[in-house]
Amino acid sequence: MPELPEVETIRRSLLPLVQGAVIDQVQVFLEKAVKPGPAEFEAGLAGRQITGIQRRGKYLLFELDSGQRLAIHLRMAGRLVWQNRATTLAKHTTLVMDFQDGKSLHFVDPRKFGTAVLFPPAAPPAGLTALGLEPLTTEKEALLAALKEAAARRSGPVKGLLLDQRILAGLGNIYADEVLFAAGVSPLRPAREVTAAEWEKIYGSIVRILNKALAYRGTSQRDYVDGRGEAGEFQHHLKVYGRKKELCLDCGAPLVYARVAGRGTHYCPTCQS
DNA sequence: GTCTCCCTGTTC
DNA sequence: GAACAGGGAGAC
Repeated sequence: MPELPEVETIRRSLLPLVQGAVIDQVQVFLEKAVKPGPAEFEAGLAGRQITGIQRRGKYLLFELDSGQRLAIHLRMAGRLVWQNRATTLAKHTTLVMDFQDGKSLHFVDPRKFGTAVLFPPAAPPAGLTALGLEPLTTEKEALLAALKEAAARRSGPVKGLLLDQRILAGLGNIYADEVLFAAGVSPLRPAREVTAAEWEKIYGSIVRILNKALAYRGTSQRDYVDGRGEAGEFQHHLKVYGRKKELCLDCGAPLVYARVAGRGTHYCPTCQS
């Protein structure tokens, strides 16, 4: 599941490959994955040069010389595969961009949840404009203030707040669990009951864990690989996520697995309160 | 603000 | 052969 560290690693790996490349032709194999419709989508990309790639939350933003942008969201299982132009397609290929230099970028997405939206600068898609703050580039005080303000008007568990992209952009299920463990805060705790001192710890854990995950080039728990097909290594450093039925690495107590904020959630009932 | 659903490969 | 995995759009 690509979250901020994975999407950023993909961005960094793809940027030197696609920057300056000119799109020759585009083929859409899953209509619902693209906006606008396939004809307009293909026409808007053909002949265009990719001038850069930005990231916002879990979105990759490909910048085109036409001024338009292509927002790609990989959702759970989407992969972007850079390869030589091919006549045969991998199973579940939803979109292919062929470049003039004989290379191709394939969007392979078994769950078919991923999306690619071509849009003019003046009309970004709703999901993008609604995004909250970037955890790694927002000043500490501004980020803490946004978290506390959101918490004050939320009755649900703190985990739900950390997953809410409208407040903080980029955390998903893996890193929300890891952050809360590192901060010693239970995912079940009502957001509005989290203390100022705990928000400090949560903030510190967000920054530290995301930076560490970036250094290890993401978590390859299931499908994730970067734009070159290389796996990350942060899965070896997870303390609670995916460790259902195992023991806490800090205190030895059995970890708990429960459904919180609609997501499978791992935590230590002893270390987190 | 919270719940449901979209999907299919993997796990139980 | 059923349950599970989950980000975000849309429904309540």
